[in-house]
Amino acid sequence: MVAMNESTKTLGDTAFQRLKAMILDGTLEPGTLLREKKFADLLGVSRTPVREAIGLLISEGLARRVDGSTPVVSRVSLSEIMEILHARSLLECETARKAAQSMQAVETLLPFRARILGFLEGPRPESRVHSDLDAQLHLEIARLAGSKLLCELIEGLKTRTRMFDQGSIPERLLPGCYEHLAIIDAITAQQPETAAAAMKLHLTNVREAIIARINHPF
Amino acid sequence: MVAMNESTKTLGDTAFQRLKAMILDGTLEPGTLLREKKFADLLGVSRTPVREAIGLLISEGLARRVDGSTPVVSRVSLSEIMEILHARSLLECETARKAAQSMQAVETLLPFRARILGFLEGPRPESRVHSDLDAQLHLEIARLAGSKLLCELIEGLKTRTRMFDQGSIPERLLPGCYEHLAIIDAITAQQPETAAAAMKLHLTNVREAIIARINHPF
DNA sequence: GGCGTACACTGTGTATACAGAAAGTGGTGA
DNA sequence: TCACCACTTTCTGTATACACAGTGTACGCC
Repeated sequence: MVAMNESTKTLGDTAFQRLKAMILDGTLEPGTLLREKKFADLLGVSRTPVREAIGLLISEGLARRVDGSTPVVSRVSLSEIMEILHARSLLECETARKAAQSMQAVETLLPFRARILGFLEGPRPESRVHSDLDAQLHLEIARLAGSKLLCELIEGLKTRTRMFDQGSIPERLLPGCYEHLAIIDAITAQQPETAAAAMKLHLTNVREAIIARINHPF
Repeated sequence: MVAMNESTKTLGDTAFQRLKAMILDGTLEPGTLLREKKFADLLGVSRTPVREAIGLLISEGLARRVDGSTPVVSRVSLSEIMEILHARSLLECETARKAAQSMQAVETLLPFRARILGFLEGPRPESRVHSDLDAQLHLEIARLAGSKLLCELIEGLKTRTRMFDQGSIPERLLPGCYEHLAIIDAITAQQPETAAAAMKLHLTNVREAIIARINHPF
Protein backbone atom coordinates (compact mmCIF):
# COMPACT_ATOMS: atom_id res chain seq x y z
CA MET A 1 0.00 0.00 0.00
CA VAL A 2 1.04 3.57 -0.50
CA ALA A 3 1.23 4.62 3.15
CA MET A 4 3.17 7.67 4.26
CA ASN A 5 0.10 9.58 5.27
CA GLU A 6 -0.01 13.15 6.43
CA SER A 7 1.97 12.69 9.62
CA THR A 8 5.00 11.18 7.88
CA LYS A 9 4.71 8.24 10.19
CA THR A 10 4.46 4.59 9.51
CA LEU A 11 1.25 2.66 9.99
CA GLY A 12 3.01 0.70 12.68
CA ASP A 13 3.67 3.84 14.69
CA THR A 14 0.16 5.17 14.36
CA ALA A 15 -1.25 1.77 15.24
CA PHE A 16 0.94 1.78 18.33
CA GLN A 17 -0.18 5.23 19.36
CA ARG A 18 -3.83 4.42 18.83
CA LEU A 19 -3.65 1.17 20.75
CA LYS A 20 -1.69 2.84 23.52
CA ALA A 21 -4.26 5.59 23.77
CA MET A 22 -7.03 3.02 23.92
CA ILE A 23 -5.29 1.21 26.74
CA LEU A 24 -4.53 4.35 28.70
CA ASP A 25 -8.03 5.76 28.46
CA GLY A 26 -9.56 2.48 29.50
CA THR A 27 -11.19 1.56 26.20
CA LEU A 28 -9.10 -1.59 26.25
CA GLU A 29 -9.37 -2.97 29.73
CA PRO A 30 -6.64 -5.03 31.36
CA GLY A 31 -6.94 -8.61 30.28
CA THR A 32 -8.25 -7.76 26.83
CA LEU A 33 -6.85 -10.16 24.26
CA LEU A 34 -4.82 -8.37 21.61
CA ARG A 35 -5.66 -10.49 18.58
CA GLU A 36 -3.76 -9.26 15.60
CA LYS A 37 -6.45 -9.69 13.00
CA LYS A 38 -9.12 -8.07 15.14
CA PHE A 39 -7.16 -4.86 15.52
CA ALA A 40 -5.91 -5.00 11.98
CA ASP A 41 -9.52 -4.87 10.85
CA LEU A 42 -10.37 -2.25 13.43
CA LEU A 43 -7.56 0.06 12.34
CA GLY A 44 -7.96 -0.75 8.68
CA VAL A 45 -4.43 -2.05 8.19
CA SER A 46 -2.86 -5.47 7.83
CA ARG A 47 -1.53 -7.63 10.61
CA THR A 48 2.04 -6.51 10.04
CA PRO A 49 1.85 -3.00 11.53
CA VAL A 50 -0.44 -4.26 14.28
CA ARG A 51 2.14 -6.88 15.11
CA GLU A 52 4.79 -4.19 15.38
CA ALA A 53 2.50 -2.06 17.54
CA ILE A 54 1.83 -4.94 19.90
CA GLY A 55 5.56 -5.54 20.16
CA LEU A 56 6.02 -1.94 21.23
CA LEU A 57 3.20 -2.20 23.73
CA ILE A 58 4.86 -5.25 25.24
CA SER A 59 8.23 -3.54 25.43
CA GLU A 60 6.59 -0.63 27.27
CA GLY A 61 4.95 -3.02 29.68
CA LEU A 62 1.42 -2.11 28.62
CA ALA A 63 0.80 -5.60 27.26
CA ARG A 64 2.12 -9.04 28.04
CA ARG A 65 2.50 -12.46 26.52
CA VAL A 66 1.18 -14.76 29.16
CA ASP A 67 1.76 -18.33 28.03
CA GLY A 68 3.54 -17.70 24.79
CA SER A 69 0.90 -16.45 22.46
CA THR A 70 -2.01 -14.05 22.24
CA PRO A 71 -0.84 -11.02 24.22
CA VAL A 72 -3.17 -9.31 26.65
CA VAL A 73 -3.41 -5.80 28.00
CA SER A 74 -1.41 -5.78 31.22
CA ARG A 75 -3.25 -6.10 34.47
CA VAL A 76 -1.05 -4.15 36.84
CA SER A 77 -1.06 -5.84 40.20
CA LEU A 78 -0.95 -3.97 43.47
CA SER A 79 2.55 -5.19 44.21
CA GLU A 80 3.68 -4.00 40.81
CA ILE A 81 2.23 -0.57 41.49
CA MET A 82 4.08 -0.50 44.78
CA GLU A 83 7.31 -1.47 43.06
CA ILE A 84 6.82 1.18 40.42
CA LEU A 85 6.21 3.86 43.02
CA HIS A 86 9.23 2.67 44.94
CA ALA A 87 11.46 2.89 41.89
CA ARG A 88 9.99 6.24 40.95
CA SER A 89 10.73 7.50 44.42
CA LEU A 90 14.37 6.50 44.06
CA LEU A 91 14.65 8.24 40.72
CA GLU A 92 12.41 11.24 41.22
CA CYS A 93 13.79 12.37 44.56
CA GLU A 94 17.02 12.77 42.67
CA THR A 95 15.43 14.59 39.74
CA ALA A 96 13.71 16.97 42.15
CA ARG A 97 17.03 17.56 43.86
CA LYS A 98 18.81 18.23 40.60
CA ALA A 99 15.99 20.33 39.20
CA ALA A 100 16.36 22.61 42.21
CA GLN A 101 19.83 23.40 40.94
CA SER A 102 18.65 24.26 37.46
CA MET A 103 18.63 27.79 36.16
CA GLN A 104 15.52 27.32 34.05
CA ALA A 105 13.44 25.94 36.86
CA VAL A 106 11.40 29.06 37.50
CA GLU A 107 10.39 29.79 33.93
CA THR A 108 9.65 26.15 33.27
CA LEU A 109 7.60 25.44 36.34
CA LEU A 110 5.65 28.68 36.78
CA PRO A 111 3.11 27.74 34.10
CA PHE A 112 2.47 24.49 35.94
CA ARG A 113 2.00 26.42 39.15
CA ALA A 114 -0.56 28.63 37.46
CA ARG A 115 -2.47 25.68 36.06
CA ILE A 116 -2.58 23.96 39.42
CA LEU A 117 -3.82 27.14 41.07
CA GLY A 118 -6.48 27.24 38.40
CA PHE A 119 -7.56 23.76 39.45
CA LEU A 120 -7.80 24.88 43.08
CA GLU A 121 -9.78 28.03 42.37
CA GLY A 122 -11.96 26.98 39.49
CA PRO A 123 -14.26 24.02 39.06
CA ARG A 124 -12.93 20.55 39.59
CA PRO A 125 -11.03 19.56 36.45
CA GLU A 126 -11.65 16.39 34.57
CA SER A 127 -9.54 13.61 35.95
CA ARG A 128 -7.90 13.21 32.57
CA VAL A 129 -6.77 16.82 32.57
CA HIS A 130 -5.23 16.49 35.98
CA SER A 131 -3.64 13.19 35.07
CA ASP A 132 -2.05 14.79 32.01
CA LEU A 133 -0.68 17.67 34.04
CA ASP A 134 0.65 15.24 36.60
CA ALA A 135 2.54 13.31 33.96
CA GLN A 136 3.85 16.44 32.29
CA LEU A 137 5.02 17.94 35.56
CA HIS A 138 6.98 14.90 36.67
CA LEU A 139 8.51 14.65 33.23
CA GLU A 140 9.44 18.32 33.17
CA ILE A 141 11.15 18.03 36.52
CA ALA A 142 13.17 15.14 35.18
CA ARG A 143 14.05 17.22 32.15
CA LEU A 144 15.22 20.05 34.37
CA ALA A 145 17.44 17.55 36.14
CA GLY A 146 19.28 17.24 32.85
CA SER A 147 19.25 13.49 32.42
CA LYS A 148 17.62 12.17 29.30
CA LEU A 149 17.85 8.67 30.68
CA LEU A 150 15.99 9.55 33.86
CA CYS A 151 13.31 11.19 31.72
CA GLU A 152 12.84 8.02 29.75
CA LEU A 153 12.82 5.77 32.78
CA ILE A 154 10.36 7.90 34.70
CA GLU A 155 8.07 8.33 31.73
CA GLY A 156 8.10 4.61 31.13
CA LEU A 157 7.28 3.85 34.74
CA LYS A 158 4.59 6.48 34.88
CA THR A 159 2.74 5.28 31.81
CA ARG A 160 2.54 1.80 33.24
CA THR A 161 0.29 3.04 36.02
CA ARG A 162 -1.43 5.69 33.97
CA MET A 163 -4.61 3.73 33.41
CA PHE A 164 -4.74 3.26 37.12
CA ASP A 165 -4.40 6.98 37.85
CA GLN A 166 -7.39 7.91 35.76
CA GLY A 167 -9.70 9.42 38.33
CA SER A 168 -9.69 6.24 40.32
CA ILE A 169 -8.93 8.12 43.51
CA PRO A 170 -10.82 11.41 43.31
CA GLU A 171 -10.07 12.31 46.90
CA ARG A 172 -6.42 12.49 45.94
CA LEU A 173 -7.06 15.44 43.62
CA LEU A 174 -6.72 18.25 46.17
CA PRO A 175 -3.85 16.72 48.17
CA GLY A 176 -2.11 15.97 44.90
CA CYS A 177 -2.39 19.62 43.90
CA TYR A 178 -0.93 20.84 47.16
CA GLU A 179 1.87 18.32 47.03
CA HIS A 180 2.72 19.33 43.50
CA LEU A 181 2.78 22.96 44.59
CA ALA A 182 5.13 22.11 47.43
CA ILE A 183 7.47 20.37 45.03
CA ILE A 184 7.38 23.24 42.57
CA ASP A 185 7.97 25.82 45.28
CA ALA A 186 10.93 23.95 46.72
CA ILE A 187 12.49 23.56 43.29
CA THR A 188 12.00 27.17 42.27
CA ALA A 189 13.33 28.26 45.68
CA GLN A 190 16.45 26.26 44.81
CA GLN A 191 16.21 24.06 47.88
CA PRO A 192 17.30 20.62 46.70
CA GLU A 193 16.74 18.66 49.87
CA THR A 194 13.36 20.23 50.49
CA ALA A 195 12.38 19.40 46.95
CA ALA A 196 13.53 15.81 47.32
CA ALA A 197 11.62 15.48 50.56
CA ALA A 198 8.50 16.95 48.98
CA MET A 199 8.75 14.51 46.11
CA LYS A 200 9.24 11.61 48.46
CA LEU A 201 6.26 12.65 50.54
CA HIS A 202 4.15 12.99 47.40
CA LEU A 203 4.96 9.53 46.13
CA THR A 204 4.53 8.04 49.59
CA ASN A 205 1.10 9.61 49.83
CA VAL A 206 0.11 8.23 46.45
CA ARG A 207 1.19 4.86 47.67
CA GLU A 208 -0.75 5.15 50.92
CA ALA A 209 -3.83 6.28 49.05
CA ILE A 210 -3.72 3.31 46.75
CA ILE A 211 -3.31 0.92 49.65
CA ALA A 212 -6.18 2.57 51.48
CA ARG A 213 -8.32 2.37 48.36
CA ILE A 214 -7.60 -1.32 48.07
CA ASN A 215 -8.55 -1.93 51.69
CA HIS A 216 -11.67 0.26 51.58
CA PRO A 217 -12.81 0.28 47.97
CA PHE A 218 -15.69 2.69 48.60
CA MET B 1 8.27 -22.76 7.23
CA VAL B 2 7.91 -25.32 9.92
CA ALA B 3 9.79 -23.51 12.66
CA MET B 4 9.48 -24.52 16.30
CA ASN B 5 12.98 -25.90 16.46
CA GLU B 6 14.44 -27.75 19.39
CA SER B 7 14.42 -24.84 21.80
CA THR B 8 10.67 -24.26 21.48
CA LYS B 9 11.40 -20.66 20.65
CA THR B 10 10.43 -18.58 17.72
CA LEU B 11 12.89 -17.60 15.05
CA GLY B 12 12.34 -14.01 16.07
CA ASP B 13 13.52 -14.71 19.58
CA THR B 14 16.56 -16.65 18.51
CA ALA B 15 17.42 -13.97 15.97
CA PHE B 16 17.17 -11.42 18.74
CA GLN B 17 19.41 -13.39 21.04
CA ARG B 18 21.98 -13.99 18.34
CA LEU B 19 22.08 -10.36 17.27
CA LYS B 20 22.25 -9.25 20.88
CA ALA B 21 25.14 -11.58 21.55
CA MET B 22 26.92 -10.26 18.47
CA ILE B 23 26.49 -6.71 19.67
CA LEU B 24 27.58 -7.44 23.21
CA ASP B 25 30.69 -9.37 22.23
CA GLY B 26 31.74 -6.68 19.81
CA THR B 27 31.20 -8.61 16.59
CA LEU B 28 28.76 -5.90 15.57
CA GLU B 29 30.45 -2.62 16.36
CA PRO B 30 28.55 0.52 17.27
CA GLY B 31 27.41 2.27 14.14
CA THR B 32 26.92 -0.95 12.18
CA LEU B 33 23.90 -0.68 9.93
CA LEU B 34 21.29 -3.29 10.74
CA ARG B 35 19.97 -4.04 7.27
CA GLU B 36 17.19 -6.54 7.46
CA LYS B 37 18.02 -8.59 4.41
CA LYS B 38 21.69 -8.85 5.29
CA PHE B 39 20.98 -10.42 8.65
CA ALA B 40 18.11 -12.46 7.30
CA ASP B 41 20.57 -14.11 4.94
CA LEU B 42 23.18 -14.38 7.66
CA LEU B 43 20.82 -16.12 10.05
CA GLY B 44 19.10 -18.13 7.37
CA VAL B 45 15.63 -16.77 8.03
CA SER B 46 13.36 -14.30 6.33
CA ARG B 47 13.17 -10.58 7.03
CA THR B 48 10.16 -10.96 9.30
CA PRO B 49 11.89 -12.46 12.36
CA VAL B 50 14.90 -10.21 11.82
CA ARG B 51 12.56 -7.24 11.83
CA GLU B 52 11.12 -8.36 15.13
CA ALA B 53 14.60 -8.91 16.54
CA ILE B 54 15.69 -5.42 15.52
CA GLY B 55 12.59 -4.00 17.18
CA LEU B 56 13.57 -5.74 20.39
CA LEU B 57 17.13 -4.46 20.13
CA ILE B 58 15.81 -0.94 19.74
CA SER B 59 13.49 -1.29 22.70
CA GLU B 60 16.45 -2.43 24.80
CA GLY B 61 18.51 0.51 23.66
CA LEU B 62 21.12 -1.63 21.91
CA ALA B 63 20.14 -0.22 18.51
CA ARG B 64 18.63 3.03 17.32
CA ARG B 65 16.78 4.49 14.41
CA VAL B 66 18.69 7.62 13.62
CA ASP B 67 16.79 9.56 10.99
CA GLY B 68 13.82 7.31 10.57
CA SER B 69 15.09 4.24 8.86
CA THR B 70 17.98 1.80 8.76
CA PRO B 71 18.71 1.21 12.43
CA VAL B 72 22.27 1.13 13.67
CA VAL B 73 23.96 -0.49 16.62
CA SER B 74 23.95 2.11 19.38
CA ARG B 75 27.07 4.09 19.95
CA VAL B 76 26.91 4.77 23.67
CA SER B 77 28.28 8.21 24.35
CA LEU B 78 30.29 9.08 27.42
CA SER B 79 27.49 11.22 28.80
CA GLU B 80 25.08 8.34 28.34
CA ILE B 81 27.40 6.05 30.25
CA MET B 82 27.57 8.61 33.01
CA GLU B 83 23.79 8.86 33.09
CA ILE B 84 23.42 5.11 33.19
CA LEU B 85 25.87 4.80 36.07
CA HIS B 86 24.09 7.61 37.85
CA ALA B 87 20.72 5.91 37.50
CA ARG B 88 22.20 2.57 38.49
CA SER B 89 23.65 4.16 41.58
CA LEU B 90 20.24 5.45 42.56
CA LEU B 91 18.66 2.04 42.09
CA GLU B 92 21.44 -0.26 43.21
CA CYS B 93 22.27 1.47 46.47
CA GLU B 94 18.72 0.66 47.37
CA THR B 95 18.93 -2.95 46.19
CA ALA B 96 22.11 -3.41 48.21
CA ARG B 97 20.37 -1.93 51.24
CA LYS B 98 17.37 -4.20 50.82
CA ALA B 99 19.45 -7.26 50.03
CA ALA B 100 21.20 -6.79 53.37
CA GLN B 101 17.85 -7.40 55.00
CA SER B 102 17.21 -10.61 53.10
CA MET B 103 17.34 -13.98 54.75
CA GLN B 104 18.74 -15.76 51.71
CA ALA B 105 21.62 -13.35 51.25
CA VAL B 106 24.31 -15.61 52.62
CA GLU B 107 23.48 -18.72 50.68
CA THR B 108 22.93 -16.75 47.49
CA LEU B 109 26.08 -14.67 47.64
CA LEU B 110 28.62 -17.10 49.04
CA PRO B 111 29.13 -18.80 45.67
CA PHE B 112 29.89 -15.41 44.16
CA ARG B 113 32.34 -14.74 46.92
CA ALA B 114 34.09 -18.03 46.19
CA ARG B 115 34.30 -17.30 42.49
CA ILE B 116 35.76 -13.85 43.09
CA LEU B 117 38.33 -15.29 45.48
CA GLY B 118 39.17 -17.74 42.75
CA PHE B 119 39.85 -14.82 40.43
CA LEU B 120 42.14 -13.24 43.00
CA GLU B 121 44.10 -16.38 43.73
CA GLY B 122 44.22 -18.08 40.39
CA PRO B 123 45.23 -16.79 36.98
CA ARG B 124 43.66 -13.65 35.62
CA PRO B 125 40.23 -14.64 34.24
CA GLU B 126 39.10 -13.76 30.78
CA SER B 127 37.44 -10.39 30.75
CA ARG B 128 34.26 -11.98 29.49
CA VAL B 129 34.11 -14.30 32.47
CA HIS B 130 34.53 -11.46 34.88
CA SER B 131 32.02 -9.34 33.00
CA ASP B 132 29.48 -12.16 33.23
CA LEU B 133 30.03 -12.55 36.95
CA ASP B 134 29.69 -8.81 37.38
CA ALA B 135 26.34 -8.79 35.63
CA GLN B 136 25.08 -11.84 37.50
CA LEU B 137 26.13 -10.46 40.86
CA HIS B 138 24.42 -7.11 40.44
CA LEU B 139 21.32 -8.90 39.20
CA GLU B 140 21.34 -11.33 42.08
CA ILE B 141 21.58 -8.50 44.59
CA ALA B 142 18.56 -6.88 42.95
CA ARG B 143 16.75 -10.20 43.17
CA LEU B 144 17.55 -10.45 46.86
CA ALA B 145 16.06 -7.00 47.27
CA GLY B 146 12.78 -8.56 46.23
CA SER B 147 11.76 -6.20 43.47
CA LYS B 148 11.21 -7.71 40.07
CA LEU B 149 10.96 -4.26 38.59
CA LEU B 150 14.33 -3.17 39.95
CA CYS B 151 15.81 -6.36 38.53
CA GLU B 152 14.49 -5.53 35.11
CA LEU B 153 15.56 -1.92 35.22
CA ILE B 154 19.05 -2.69 36.43
CA GLU B 155 19.52 -5.50 33.95
CA GLY B 156 18.37 -3.23 31.15
CA LEU B 157 20.73 -0.48 32.17
CA LYS B 158 23.62 -2.85 32.62
CA THR B 159 23.31 -4.45 29.21
CA ARG B 160 23.44 -1.06 27.55
CA THR B 161 27.01 -0.59 28.72
CA ARG B 162 27.98 -4.22 28.52
CA MET B 163 29.90 -3.94 25.28
CA PHE B 164 31.80 -1.12 26.90
CA ASP B 165 32.72 -3.22 29.95
CA GLN B 166 34.32 -5.96 27.92
CA GLY B 167 37.88 -5.83 29.09
CA SER B 168 38.19 -2.23 28.06
CA ILE B 169 39.63 -1.29 31.44
CA PRO B 170 41.80 -4.20 32.56
CA GLU B 171 43.23 -2.28 35.47
CA ARG B 172 39.74 -2.23 36.96
CA LEU B 173 39.74 -6.00 37.35
CA LEU B 174 41.37 -6.22 40.75
CA PRO B 175 39.70 -3.16 42.28
CA GLY B 176 36.42 -4.42 40.93
CA CYS B 177 36.93 -7.74 42.69
CA TYR B 178 37.68 -6.10 46.01
CA GLU B 179 34.72 -3.76 45.69
CA HIS B 180 32.44 -6.67 44.91
CA LEU B 181 33.75 -8.49 47.94
CA ALA B 182 33.08 -5.45 50.10
CA ILE B 183 29.51 -5.29 48.83
CA ILE B 184 28.96 -9.00 49.40
CA ASP B 185 30.44 -8.88 52.88
CA ALA B 186 28.32 -5.93 53.92
CA ILE B 187 25.17 -7.60 52.61
CA THR B 188 25.86 -10.96 54.21
CA ALA B 189 26.74 -9.15 57.46
CA GLN B 190 23.26 -7.61 57.27
CA GLN B 191 24.56 -4.05 57.32
CA PRO B 192 22.27 -2.16 54.95
CA GLU B 193 23.95 1.23 55.06
CA THR B 194 27.42 -0.23 54.70
CA ALA B 195 26.22 -2.23 51.73
CA ALA B 196 24.66 0.82 50.11
CA ALA B 197 27.84 2.80 50.67
CA ALA B 198 29.95 0.01 49.20
CA MET B 199 27.70 -0.12 46.16
CA LYS B 200 27.87 3.61 45.73
CA LEU B 201 31.64 3.59 46.02
CA HIS B 202 31.85 0.77 43.48
CA LEU B 203 29.77 2.57 40.89
CA THR B 204 31.56 5.84 41.54
CA ASN B 205 34.89 4.11 40.97
CA VAL B 206 33.66 2.61 37.71
CA ARG B 207 32.64 6.07 36.67
CA GLU B 208 35.98 7.60 37.62
CA ALA B 209 37.84 4.85 35.80
CA ILE B 210 35.88 5.46 32.62
CA ILE B 211 36.51 9.18 32.80
CA ALA B 212 40.21 8.58 33.42
CA ARG B 213 40.33 6.16 30.52
CA ILE B 214 38.76 8.74 28.26
CA ASN B 215 41.26 11.37 29.30
CA HIS B 216 44.26 9.04 29.09
CA PRO B 217 43.34 6.35 26.60
CA PHE B 218 46.63 4.44 26.99
C1' DG C 1 -26.33 -41.53 26.79
C1' DG C 2 -21.34 -40.99 27.09
C1' DC C 3 -16.94 -40.98 24.82
C1' DG C 4 -13.65 -40.56 21.14
C1' DT C 5 -12.23 -39.07 16.67
C1' DA C 6 -12.39 -36.16 12.54
C1' DC C 7 -12.84 -31.78 10.87
C1' DA C 8 -13.39 -26.93 10.66
C1' DC C 9 -12.03 -22.57 12.69
C1' DT C 10 -9.08 -19.34 14.53
C1' DG C 11 -4.69 -17.54 15.77
C1' DT C 12 0.23 -16.98 15.45
C1' DG C 13 4.86 -17.42 13.09
C1' DT C 14 7.15 -17.09 8.90
C1' DA C 15 8.03 -16.32 4.10
C1' DT C 16 7.32 -13.75 0.20
C1' DA C 17 5.48 -10.24 -3.12
C1' DC C 18 5.12 -5.59 -4.22
C1' DA C 19 5.26 -0.47 -4.00
C1' DG C 20 7.63 3.58 -3.08
C1' DA C 21 11.88 5.97 -1.46
C1' DA C 22 16.64 6.61 -1.23
C1' DA C 23 21.05 5.94 -2.74
C1' DG C 24 24.34 4.79 -5.87
C1' DT C 25 26.04 4.47 -10.97
C1' DG C 26 27.01 5.65 -15.34
C1' DG C 27 26.87 8.40 -19.11
C1' DT C 28 26.38 12.72 -21.54
C1' DG C 29 26.86 17.59 -22.25
C1' DA C 30 28.88 21.99 -21.15
C1' DT D 1 36.75 18.09 -15.34
C1' DC D 2 32.56 18.79 -13.34
C1' DA D 3 27.65 18.86 -13.15
C1' DC D 4 23.35 16.89 -14.08
C1' DC D 5 20.03 13.44 -15.34
C1' DA D 6 18.26 8.77 -16.12
C1' DC D 7 18.60 4.10 -14.69
C1' DT D 8 19.40 0.52 -11.56
C1' DT D 9 19.98 -1.31 -7.19
C1' DT D 10 18.69 -1.77 -2.61
C1' DC D 11 16.26 -0.68 1.20
C1' DT D 12 12.09 -0.39 4.11
C1' DG D 13 7.00 -0.62 4.94
C1' DT D 14 3.05 -3.14 4.08
C1' DA D 15 0.04 -6.73 2.54
C1' DT D 16 -0.78 -11.34 1.83
C1' DA D 17 -0.14 -16.44 1.53
C1' DC D 18 0.67 -20.47 3.90
C1' DA D 19 1.93 -23.83 7.57
C1' DC D 20 1.30 -25.36 12.09
C1' DA D 21 -0.92 -25.39 16.76
C1' DG D 22 -4.80 -25.13 19.68
C1' DT D 23 -9.68 -25.37 20.34
C1' DG D 24 -14.15 -26.50 19.83
C1' DT D 25 -17.87 -29.09 17.67
C1' DA D 26 -20.36 -32.57 15.62
C1' DC D 27 -20.90 -37.02 14.37
C1' DG D 28 -20.33 -41.83 14.93
C1' DC D 29 -19.40 -45.74 17.87
C1' DC D 30 -19.75 -48.21 22.14
